Amino acid sequence: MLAMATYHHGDLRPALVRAAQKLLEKAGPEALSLREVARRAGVSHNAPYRHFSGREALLAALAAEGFRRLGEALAATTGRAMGEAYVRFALEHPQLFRLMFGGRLRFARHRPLAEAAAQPYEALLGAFRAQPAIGDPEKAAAAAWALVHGLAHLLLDGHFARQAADPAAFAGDVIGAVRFASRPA
Amino acid sequence: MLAMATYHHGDLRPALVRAAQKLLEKAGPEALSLREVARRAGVSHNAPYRHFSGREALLAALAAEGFRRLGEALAATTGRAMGEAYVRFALEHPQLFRLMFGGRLRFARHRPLAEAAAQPYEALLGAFRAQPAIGDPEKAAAAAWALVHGLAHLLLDGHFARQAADPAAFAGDVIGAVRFASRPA
DNA sequence: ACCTGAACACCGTTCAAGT
DNA sequence: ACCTGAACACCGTTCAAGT
Repeated sequence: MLAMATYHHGDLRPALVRAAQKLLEKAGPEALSLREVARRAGVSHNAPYRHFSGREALLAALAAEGFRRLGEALAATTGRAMGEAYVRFALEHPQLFRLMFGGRLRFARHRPLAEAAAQPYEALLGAFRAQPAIGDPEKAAAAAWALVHGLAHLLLDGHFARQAADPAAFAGDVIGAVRFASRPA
Repeated sequence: MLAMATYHHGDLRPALVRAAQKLLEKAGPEALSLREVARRAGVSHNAPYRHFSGREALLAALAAEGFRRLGEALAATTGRAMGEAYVRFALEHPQLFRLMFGGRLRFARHRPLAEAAAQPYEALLGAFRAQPAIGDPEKAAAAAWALVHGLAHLLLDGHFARQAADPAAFAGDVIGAVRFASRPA
């Protein structure tokens, strides 16, 4: 009996996270219900409360994981490829991206989330600091983040459907058309 | 009795819209419940279905009105002030902005919404076309939209809280630091 | 036409109880 | 510790019924 000493699950928490990740990409953040996650993990609707303080805490865990993965994807690239990697991440995980940037999560209430959420900007800032030609790397990094973030959002929402037959290529074009030439005046 | 010939409301639809607008800015799109809107308009939870096919249709009406107002705000400005007006709109109506760009509305299902949603890009495109120095106005307009849209979103979500003591001023700085110099190579 | 109350199948969250 | 079923106060939506 030692082999199944775990009570029904033993590792319920990761099982809940996996079920939630699948449900998230299928139904979106708004439709992700704790009860459905529990159902998919094979436990009662109320077992998740042993591992998460509530629905928002589970969503925060998913979002934090997303920020970590986005940070890694960016850190693996430089220059223009960084921007393209950012947009690609959004296009590949649309609902996760919406969860991360949907404005619904209270970052201040979930410290690991707040820490993970700072990674994309840090990665961009590091890249701009490595370019001595840039006068104000903080402003340039902010502008670059805003550009790729807006691109990702507008592409996901279909606002460039007419202009962008191939969203990733369109993103590359737009990114290439912009100069962050903020040398000190 | 002629004066109150209207059945309880007579103009229930605008009353619902007004109640919904107030509730939207207070609670956000996710928390906007049809039942609460009905309650605030003083009718049964189910009267709204006489005027809207469902919850999404009411949200679509609010969003369409928002796109129209945003389009007007942009059309009243030019150049850099356009971008600042865009960000200001988002900062002044955060929940409406989140509704408009939250990715939850199916634009294809609400034609007036789809038409209204095209206005911001049209306004930007017109402005860039009026500048002969710009080689590819479509790409430049897309880049400008992406920049200000990303700025608005990231500011609303608090991602620039450390950098931007004054969000509007920060937005102006970032916008000023970018060049959309996509002349034909 | 416009509005109502009852009903159905869902939620998130809490609580007392079981092993 | 971990999980359960019952309960509470909500939802969106549908339907038969009232004026």
